[in-house]
Amino acid sequence: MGRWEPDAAERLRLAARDLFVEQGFEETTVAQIAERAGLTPRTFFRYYPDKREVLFAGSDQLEEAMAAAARATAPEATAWDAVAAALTAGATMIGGSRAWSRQRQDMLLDHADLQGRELTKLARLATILAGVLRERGVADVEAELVAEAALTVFRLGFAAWLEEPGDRTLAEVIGERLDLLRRL
Amino acid sequence: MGRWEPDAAERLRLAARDLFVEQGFEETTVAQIAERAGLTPRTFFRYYPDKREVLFAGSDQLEEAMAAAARATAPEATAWDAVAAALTAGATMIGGSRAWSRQRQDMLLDHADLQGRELTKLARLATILAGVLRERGVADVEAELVAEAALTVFRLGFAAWLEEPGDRTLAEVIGERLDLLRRL
DNA sequence: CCTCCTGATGTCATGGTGTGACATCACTGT
DNA sequence: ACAGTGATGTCACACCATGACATCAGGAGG
Repeated sequence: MGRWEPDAAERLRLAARDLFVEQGFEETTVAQIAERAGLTPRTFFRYYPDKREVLFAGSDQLEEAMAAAARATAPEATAWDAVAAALTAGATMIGGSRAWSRQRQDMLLDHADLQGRELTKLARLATILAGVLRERGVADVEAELVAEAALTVFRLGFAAWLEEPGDRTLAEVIGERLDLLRRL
Repeated sequence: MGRWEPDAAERLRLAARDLFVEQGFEETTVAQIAERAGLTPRTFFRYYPDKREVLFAGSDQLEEAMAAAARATAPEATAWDAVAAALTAGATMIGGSRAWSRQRQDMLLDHADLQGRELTKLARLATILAGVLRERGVADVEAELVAEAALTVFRLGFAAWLEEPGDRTLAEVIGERLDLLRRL
């Protein structure tokens, strides 16, 4: 079993990412992405439902990791503790490559479509976390509120972390904000 | 001065709304909207930057009303009180036609694009409210958190209100949730 | 009354997105 | 060798969105 050959989805993802960075999102066409990946446009749409989605590959793993972390907390932990664990897991998972995250964020910021898609993904994540909380016996409305509030903290903390010059870790920035919210 | 003639933007908006309800969002083409309004597709795009945007006409007024309400609170009121006032103002403004709101919400729910756009508008609103809070001397991070949390309450309360069979007012449902969050 | 200007709309042309239907080709098991 | 299966290509198409330019109605001012 030799070195790993990137499959089509991965080749497309990398080609797209590179082109987006080189030329911008709007300026890059699906045809270009496909060509760089050695494929046809038609094939691109077999792997990604649309051009934007290629920027959100891997969001499933993030969801699963965060949900798992929440589920893994002690049964007697509070709702806040459970979501805090999820946030930490998520922060660790994406807190690695700040450079790419910044480029990606810039793209999102000037394309309402992309920003909207990101927010939709986060809303989905909030729904999942709320489900985990309900499994643990938290009342419906409270579960929703806590999960959504946590994801808001995640989002704001992430944005702030991207702006920061220092080298604090993403988990730190988010943890700080979560504490602040709970004390408000 | 006779009866008011709806201008082009309004005719397009109504035509679009009707067609969306009749046939669904995807199934409705810009050409159909324009035709029903007695105009050309090209003209549609002179009034709305894209097909989705027609569902968000009037969001500016909502922003202004809510920001004004927050600004109008007593200077010694807390950040929570200020956003609560904004939420009430917003709830009053859109709490009228539940029927149309439900149809609109259904459309949003099965089109990620539309839902994303809605979330983007709300994020924008949160930013505006955070600005108002900062004007009142609230610290940056706290202003962001409170504003975003409030908008989350608004969104969740709105969704819950749409589901409810009873006849509680939107402002009540939202107020209840805001209290709950503050007590968490 | 005519003319000029301006704003709103129409016409035409075009590039890009996304999808259905069908063909092709490589690989796999038997 | 062969049939089946999955991945990819080819072709055709509808729709979205936008630039460039034409047209037309109505008001301002001579």
